[in-house]
Amino acid sequence: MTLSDKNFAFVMHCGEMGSRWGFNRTIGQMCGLLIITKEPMTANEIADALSISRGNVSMGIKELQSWRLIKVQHIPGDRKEYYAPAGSIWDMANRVFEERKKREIDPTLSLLRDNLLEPATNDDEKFAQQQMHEIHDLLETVTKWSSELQRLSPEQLQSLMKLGSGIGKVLDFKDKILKK
Amino acid sequence: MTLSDKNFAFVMHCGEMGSRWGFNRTIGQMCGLLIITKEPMTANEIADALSISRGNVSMGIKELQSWRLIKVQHIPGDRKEYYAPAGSIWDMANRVFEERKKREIDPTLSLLRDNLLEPATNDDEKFAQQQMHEIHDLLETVTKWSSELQRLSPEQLQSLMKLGSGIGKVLDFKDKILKK
DNA sequence: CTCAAGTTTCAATAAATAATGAAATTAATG
DNA sequence: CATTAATTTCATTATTTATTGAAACTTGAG
Repeated sequence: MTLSDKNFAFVMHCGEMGSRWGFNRTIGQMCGLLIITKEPMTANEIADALSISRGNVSMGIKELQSWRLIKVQHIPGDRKEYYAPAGSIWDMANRVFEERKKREIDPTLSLLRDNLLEPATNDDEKFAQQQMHEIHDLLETVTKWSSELQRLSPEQLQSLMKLGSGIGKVLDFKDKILKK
Repeated sequence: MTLSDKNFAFVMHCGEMGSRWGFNRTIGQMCGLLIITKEPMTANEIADALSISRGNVSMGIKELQSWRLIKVQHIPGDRKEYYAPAGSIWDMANRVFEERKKREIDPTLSLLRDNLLEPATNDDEKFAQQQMHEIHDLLETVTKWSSELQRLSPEQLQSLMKLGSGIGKVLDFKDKILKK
């Protein structure tokens, strides 16, 4: 199976973006490829489509699975494993977001908490702790919010997403109500 | 000037996280160092504190400036350039967020728009376009939201941040009002 | 204009990361 | 249980990315 020019361009772009999104070029390509391909693909098909080694595909699959972005499927009477995206685009975006939070925010939060437990022993440390405190609070707010978004029902999310510029108005509205 | 153990640990951690946050180890360290240091620092002081070459610092500064994370200051009668964070923690987080959006989302959005303008010429392309359409819509929503957040007043932001788990309730409330 | 302090650049080098492919492993089939 | 299709592993190699430091450049002061 060969990709059309347009689809190939998309897959290559996913590769370029791959490293920015948290994985590497090849894995970005694999992810893009599986997303735009209707039928599940075997590891060999992936290797062919992207002109990369079979071993590389195997490693990429492992990585994509650790991000919970792809799933394995079997076809009766066929020994091969078939790979497909593990959910909707929205699901996948959520996974990436979650995973990145885990890798980019959580470790820092943990370090900051430890650091802030011990009292500062001089002025330099005192100032540093003030700054760390701000970072800590910010990251904690982000964390709280992201878990909050996970908790919303799909309808609520829909509603929130469509809100757009309305968010300001809703906030003002809420404030008014609360003041009474 | 030497860093205390705790401050050193923080700076090193910023280094480890650096690559995840979009820049490299050294630049992460520089950023962390400038954040926890009360006084602006010269390039040489930075090089000393981190045990890296003067040239490396120069390149790091350029990069941090391109992210609009640091600013230059001058001390009268002193020829050297002094560097300091370009704003509050919140400002810096915003800059990183904005810059990452520019690097991670905007290029993809642009590619998808181009691709979706041309009609699909076969079934594979048709399916691919459906998927790309979903990605496009998702990214556009994210974009709209982030620019929306930028537009909110600091008080509204404060209010929104504190809302946390209340967001669901406010949404339900808003829906009820609108239905009437 | 000249000097010197300070900064930037960039070719060379070092370090980190990714990809290959052959060998080892696993697992379905008869 | 032997065969073989399929997958995984991992030492080696290739590629990419980061760092150094000397030379070039810039700029303020005399």
